[in-house]
Amino acid sequence: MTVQSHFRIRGLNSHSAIARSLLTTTAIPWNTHLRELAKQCLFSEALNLYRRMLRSGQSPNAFTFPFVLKSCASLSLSTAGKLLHGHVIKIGCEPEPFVQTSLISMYCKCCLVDNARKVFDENPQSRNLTVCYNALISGYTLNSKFLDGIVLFSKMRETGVAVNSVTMLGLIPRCAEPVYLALGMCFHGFCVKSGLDIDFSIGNCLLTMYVKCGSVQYARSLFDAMPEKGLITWNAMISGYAQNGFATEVLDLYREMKLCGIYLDPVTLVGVLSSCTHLGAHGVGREVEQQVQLCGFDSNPFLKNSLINMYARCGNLVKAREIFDSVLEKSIVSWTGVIGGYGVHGHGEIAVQLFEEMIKTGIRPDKTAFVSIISACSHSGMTDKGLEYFSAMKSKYGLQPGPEHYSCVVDLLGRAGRLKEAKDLINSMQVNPDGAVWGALLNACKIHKNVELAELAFERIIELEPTNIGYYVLLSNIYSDAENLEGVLKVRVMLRERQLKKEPGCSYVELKGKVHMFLAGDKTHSQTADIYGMLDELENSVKQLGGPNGEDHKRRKGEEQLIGEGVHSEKLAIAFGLVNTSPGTEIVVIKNLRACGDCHLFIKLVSKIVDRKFVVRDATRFHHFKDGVCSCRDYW
DNA sequence: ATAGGGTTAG
Repeated sequence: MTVQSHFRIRGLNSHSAIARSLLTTTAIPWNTHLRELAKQCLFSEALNLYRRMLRSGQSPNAFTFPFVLKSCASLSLSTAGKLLHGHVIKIGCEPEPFVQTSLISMYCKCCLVDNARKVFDENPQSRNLTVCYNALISGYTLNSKFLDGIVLFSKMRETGVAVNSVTMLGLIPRCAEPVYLALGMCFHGFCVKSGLDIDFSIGNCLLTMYVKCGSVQYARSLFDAMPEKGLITWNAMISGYAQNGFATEVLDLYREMKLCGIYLDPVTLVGVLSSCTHLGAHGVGREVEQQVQLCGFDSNPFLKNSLINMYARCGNLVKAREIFDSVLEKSIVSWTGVIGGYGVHGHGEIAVQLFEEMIKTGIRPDKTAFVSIISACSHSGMTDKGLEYFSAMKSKYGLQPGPEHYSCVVDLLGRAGRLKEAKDLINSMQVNPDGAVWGALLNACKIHKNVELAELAFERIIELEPTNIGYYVLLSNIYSDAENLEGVLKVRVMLRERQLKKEPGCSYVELKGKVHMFLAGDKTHSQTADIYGMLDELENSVKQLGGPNGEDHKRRKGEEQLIGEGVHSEKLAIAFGLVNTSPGTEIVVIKNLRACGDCHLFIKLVSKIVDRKFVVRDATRFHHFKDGVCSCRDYW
């Protein structure tokens, strides 16, 4: 076959630069090797090979450049990229559309969008090519120039250049935050109208966009409507649920996925583990660990960190530590996982020790690491140590504290009774405090029974989070403790005026790998009769005991005065646990809201008369109950 | 032999 006929078959112009450059057919073996390296993502090797090629006197041709430019792009080597652009011009293959597209893409990935634009503008024949538009659009959107990307998209449509699915794939992922949801939905509409929505990747992309915008229900309906679901589709839905806190849905979907016979990959299991962490589903977590080994993903660093985190949050610190120790290259995430685990379960000293060790190994703590260490100090009453870290964070590590740090420090000071300092700290904040910051103060006011400051904190809170029912309940409890009935009524009126309803309390217990959920007053569980029977029995025995200070566990607290409701969900969960476990075991209950005072006392008393350990995780902390004692020292 | 995109932890 002659060179000419070859080009006719490929549909290329035989007078083009390719035709000329292809006459140097000796470049072919080099190019083939380069392609292999680029395919395996061995980019620096590819660039080395290119250097060797030049040194050996072989001049590159048009087919050489896409591979080397891609390597530069992947490594973000802008200087080398510009140099290559020079070579392209010298060889004279700049007019070739695919060389141009590679150039545009390279410049975009090196954050030189203006250079990319210049290549685009200076070559009139390529300006009508979909691929060039696509490269530039995704370049704009990746460089936070979303608006320019949209403008280019409109221009594409005006000038009649064909839009394909890759165009949309450059635009849709950038709509993955709530402010752009409306725009994303327009793109979705466009895809449907132009028939692009049947594209597999577009579906995945839209799905991800919806979950990142928090529209989980919408994402689910899209998921259900997708005729063909691939691994990425399942993963996107699973991690979408996980990121939005829909933990039980994750486990259901994971089961369904396995039933459908879909192969799992590490991404799937990371999502599932994240939900186990949220749910405290220790047993399911262990199952996932077996799955990890079964699939041979043992060495995946993401998964190792997820496992550390899951075990640490579920209270299995031994196992968390074991995996942590087995990680050879411990990242900041691995460290933060164990530190947070020890902290949240009340072993502040160990958390501090580990934190210091981490710094010694040369890892610089980041913002999240400081959140875990400061809150670890707060859980263990190490007030001054916590303050020390807070100040080191700013002065020694130059990290600007965010509201999440301030809420930890306010909690730290507040629990120690240093309410005035806590309040002054909030007033001195550089960033705007969020609800959690004032909430920590409100919580401290409850512990130290300070109604006046509580009212002030509450005023700020409802400006920031007017619909967060938890704070109304907290204030009502403070009034109730102070026997201020007028205050309790005031809160009740506020709730009615704002038409707020209390978020239903719910608790989970995990048993034999299945998660059982109870709502307040729930009678839907298949063992309802046994559960309520057990509860009656417990209440009777507990009544005879009285509290440690002669308290009656049935005193009415503000929460129940505020909203009359059925049996609290954590009581149901505890009773369920007792029905289904044998003596000596540990029952772990997870509650979505804060544990109520009544239940806390009740569980404390129950732990005195039955041979079980109880762990209750509520919205703010862990409570470990055994033999009539709870690990939390400041509550009730 | 050639370019453009979607899922991962604290």
